Amino acid sequence: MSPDRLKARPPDQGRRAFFRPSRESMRISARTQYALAAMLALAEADGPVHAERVADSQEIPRRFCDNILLQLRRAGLLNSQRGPDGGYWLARPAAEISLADVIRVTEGVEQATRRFPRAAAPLDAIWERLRDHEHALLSEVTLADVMSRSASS
Amino acid sequence: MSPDRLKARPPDQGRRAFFRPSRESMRISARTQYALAAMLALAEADGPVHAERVADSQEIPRRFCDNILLQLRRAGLLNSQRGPDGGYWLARPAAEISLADVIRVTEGVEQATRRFPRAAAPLDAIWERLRDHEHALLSEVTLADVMSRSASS
DNA sequence: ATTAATCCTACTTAACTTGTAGGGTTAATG
DNA sequence: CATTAACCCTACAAGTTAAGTAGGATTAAT
Repeated sequence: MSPDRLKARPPDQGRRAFFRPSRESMRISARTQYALAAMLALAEADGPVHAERVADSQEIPRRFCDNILLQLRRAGLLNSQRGPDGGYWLARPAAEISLADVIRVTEGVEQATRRFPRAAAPLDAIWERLRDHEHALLSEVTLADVMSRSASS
Repeated sequence: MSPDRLKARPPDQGRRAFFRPSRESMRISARTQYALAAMLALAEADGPVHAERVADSQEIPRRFCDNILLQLRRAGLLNSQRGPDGGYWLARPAAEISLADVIRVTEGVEQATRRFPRAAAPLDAIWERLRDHEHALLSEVTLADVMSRSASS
């Protein structure tokens, strides 16, 4: 009797409770989303804004918001003042802060990427192309751009 | 005395032990890298190949490799045969399997993405553009392409 | 029957994410 | 100069995910 070879299963359709988009794409942490929301909130104001107000308006957990704003200040994107009537404001005009500037801060730096050997080595060039494109787009779009239109085109 | 406003710190240069590229980019799990390496290894062969040989040639931990190959078969990308002289082989020609096909399997599906409110809402359009571009590129490059050239251009 | 392969589920360990806790420091106000 | 409201800073904790491991069940060639 001929060997009973196991066939690849067809993709299992049906039996899916609700729509889940497949992903092979970038992951954006909540921290980064919060940071961008906070920066945009500050970009819309013209004076110092309390962390409390940023947290409320953007629906960011209060202490976590503190945490993130602090990180953004240390990174050079915000200035701050303490005491009553204190707050945070952008260190540069909104048109001079790109999304990449913000994301770089909250996503941090990655460990030296591991090198994959053999057959997979040529893939490095693909990853590089993806990274370059992503970086180009995120570097080119500023906070001011996001405020002025839904999406840069 | 005028308030001593806290200045944004300049980016801390120096005191960096070694080069760490900043990242705001796609994360590719080890599992996915292994899966792609395994698929490429199988694309280079013409008959069934043992999991052991795939693991060795691509430097994938043995049991983990089993695990991943199994997942790829279930997803419809591989066929297999058990017993001595068994092994795995591509379910379709290498020219008909895109990188996205493989990545979709190992990266799985994402939970419904959380919606961010207010000022950050317009960012959704940006993420979508990034995803679309990424998906387009990864869908267009096949295993055969990767084998035949360093990078598609 | 033996053996060599795939198949399958469950588990473990470490790292990362997402916050929270507990205060310290600064500055405006009366 | 006491009060108070803000930012500043470190550490910690719970939950989730990633990266494998473990132990065996099943299949097929000999």
